[in-house]
This record gives sequence, C-alpha cells and structure tokens, in this order.
Amino acid sequence: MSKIKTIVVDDHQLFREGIISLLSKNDDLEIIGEGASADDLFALLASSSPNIVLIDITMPGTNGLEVIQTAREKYPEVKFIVLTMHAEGQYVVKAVRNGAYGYLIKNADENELITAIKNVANGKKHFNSEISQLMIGNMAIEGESHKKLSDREMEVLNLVSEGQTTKEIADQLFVSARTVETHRVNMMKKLKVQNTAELIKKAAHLKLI
Amino acid sequence: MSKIKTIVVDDHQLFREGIISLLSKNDDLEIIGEGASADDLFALLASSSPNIVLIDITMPGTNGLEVIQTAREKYPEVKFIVLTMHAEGQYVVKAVRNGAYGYLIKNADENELITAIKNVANGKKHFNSEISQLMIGNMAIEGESHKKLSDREMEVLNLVSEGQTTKEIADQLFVSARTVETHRVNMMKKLKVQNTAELIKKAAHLKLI
DNA sequence: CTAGTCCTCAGTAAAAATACGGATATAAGG
DNA sequence: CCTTATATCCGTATTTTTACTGAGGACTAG
Repeated sequence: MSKIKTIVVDDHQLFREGIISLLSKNDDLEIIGEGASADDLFALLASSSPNIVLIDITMPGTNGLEVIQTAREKYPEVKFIVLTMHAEGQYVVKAVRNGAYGYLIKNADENELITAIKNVANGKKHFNSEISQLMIGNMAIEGESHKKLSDREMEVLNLVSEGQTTKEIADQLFVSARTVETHRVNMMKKLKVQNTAELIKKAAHLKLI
Repeated sequence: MSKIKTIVVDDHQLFREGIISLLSKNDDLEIIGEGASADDLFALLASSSPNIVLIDITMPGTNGLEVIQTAREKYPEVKFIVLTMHAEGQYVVKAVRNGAYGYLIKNADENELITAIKNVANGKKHFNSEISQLMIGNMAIEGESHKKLSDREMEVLNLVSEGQTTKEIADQLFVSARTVETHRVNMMKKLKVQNTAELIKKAAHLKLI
C-alpha cells in the first residue's frame, strides 16, 4: 500500500525537525509538509492531501484543539494525532471531543509514535492506557465541576484578581457594589472555595486568569 | 580534528530521539549517549568523556540548572548547552550563572543547534541576540525585584492560598495573628501588589503556589 | 561594630469581605 | 408552562483585611 502521507505541525522547530528526521527513516511514511502555526497548516492542507497530521496543542495565537476542529470541518478525511507535553486529562478529553484520533505525550518513544500513525491511518484511534486513564479520571471530575463561570462572573473575577476592590469594580462596571458582591459569592460557591484567596488560586490553576 | 562527542539529556523521549537523529547526520558530531534524567547524565559522565552536553532545564525531580552546576564541579572540562522551551530571561540568567556555555530555545533550527555545538566545542559561548536581549532585560528587572519570599512567608502564602484566614494560620503556626499579618504585608510589598487577590494571582503566575 | 533581614508582637482604626437573609426581570430549556 | 440560570439590587451584621504606627531579638554579611 502507498506510504502514509504525514504533516508535522509544531512551533518548536528543533522538535519538528527532529521528528521529521526520525519518521523519514521509516519506509511506510512520507513527510509531505511541516509547519509551525495554524496558518502553515491550512496552507499545507489546501495544497496537499495528507492522511495524518501530527499537531501540538500549544500554538502561537491559537490552540491546536480548535485548529483540529476547524480543519476537520474542511478536510474531514484528514486524521489528527495530538503530540504534546500536556499530560492532563482535561486536554485529552478536549482533544477527543474536537476529533483527535490519537494523543501522545512527548515522552513517548519512536516506536509508539510510528505505531500510532499506522493505527490511525488504518482508521483506528490510538490512546494508550496512560492516556485512557487520564481521560477517565478527568471525566469523573468534570461531571462534578460542570458549573462554569458566566461572562459577567469572569469579568468580575479578572478585576478582582487585578487587585480591585468590590467598590472599584462596581464603579467601573456601572453597577451596584451589591451586584458585584453577589457575583463574588456565586463564583465562590461554584468553585467550592471559602474566600477570595482560594478563589484566585483555583482560577489561576484552572487557567481562568 | 576529531568529532565532537555529544550527549543529549531530555525527559521527552521523542524530542531526544529526534535531536539525535538530526545530529547523527552531521559528520562533525558524534552522539555518545542519551538520557532522560540527572541520574542518567551522571552515569554517562562517569563512563564516557563528552565534549558537549545538551540539556533541558525541566527534569523530573530536579532542574537542569542545578544539574549543570553539580556536573561541572566533577567534570569541569565538559561544556553544557541548555536546550529548553523556556524563553524567559530569568532562566537565561540562571543558566549563565550556573555555568552554561549556550542557551537555545526549542524553536531554534537545526543549523543554529549545530553552530552552537561547534562554537561551544571551540571554547566560545553561544547566546544569540534574542537570548542576549532576554538576559539583559531580566537583569534590569532583577535589580528591582530581587526580593524573594522567605521560608516563613512562603508558608503563610501557601496557607492563605488554601483559603485560611489570618487567625486560622496563626493558630496553626502557633504564632500571634499579628505576626501573620506582618508576613502578609511584607509579601504584598515585596511582590508589589495591593491586596490578597492580586498577591495570590501573582504567586500562581510565578509558580510559587 | 553596624546595617540589614527575618521573625516575632502590639494598639488603633478604617476599609473591605463575608455572611445571613431577601427580592425582581429576562431568557432559555424541557 | 415550569424550572433554572443569569444579572440585577437591597438591609443588616460580623469577620477579616488593610493601614498606620510602633517595637525587640537573633542572625548574617560587610
């Protein structure tokens, strides 16, 4: 059968070149393009027909997961494998939801990468047991912390985290201080914290601020 | 002249294998070992005599900068080039202080990596203009935010970020609430923030908590 | 010996947050 | 049509934080 046409997208050029060097030794694969950004990827997709795209989550100006989703809408027969350093369940879950066919962490080895590419090229998904565990664990948590913050709450949260007082925020948003107080209380309930310090810490760790 | 004997240390196996694949094509270089951890590195150093070590800052259980410093004490003729994703001046400054001969960010390309290896093998340091700018910029900031938090302040900070009140922290540490208050005030001054919310946000972003 | 830092503790007061309770209007989903 | 969520706002009170001021002892570096 013909070689698996593969594109590699990663903003770390050394990593990208290294991966390409590795994969080029394999007779079943053919690297037909490389890029560092979403724009690079879309340009490549428009001019070539890869079977597989290896893509990082981290990308300048956007994130790889959204790129996957957008790309799949226009090129539904292209399959994406996420190749990233993020070993957190929430990323795995999002990757799957956005249509990724595989997920590898950068500490995987060459053999697993090649196996993943071949599996996905054959229409299978590739998530090893470690990745599956992360996914399962995160789905359990997600069921619980389903409550996300509303737009106004996010706005208030950001202003709080910048050191503004409730009164200052009220003045800035042209609302009553009591309104801001209510938003603060609601956020603390949603994220299950006891005071502002804990709220800001949790928000920072959840990358909300 | 003989080939430049190089060791590659990085916990991301794919990256490491990719880099080795790239460098192996170059006739002036010889990869004589690879590892994912500080222990791997010390084992390699004990049994081989590399000219150059490519090393990431991020390492499980320790950090590459301390590893460089320790390794140089035992093997002073080995030269280290940091190869990392961290594009922050504080890392560059620390790398130089710990004796690194070069610093590359993972978005550098193959040619620059090879040039850096050759420069360093010839006894020169390799810091491109981008890296130099980061270093200069950070040294300016460092003069200003030289103040880091003391052990006790860190302890109080962590407890505050867990949602405890000043009184609760005082009870837990067996000190007066006023003592805790003083620590809080001092931390806010050091990090130049206006209240606890801003303090916790800054601490989270600085990866203190 | 001096200066600086760290850690400890205090009085007093104002500002801010939290807590308890309550409410209305609008929009969306089942 | 009912329920839920969001956004808005309120009274009252307590707790907590912040602010201003002050201080001593121990340790370290120059």
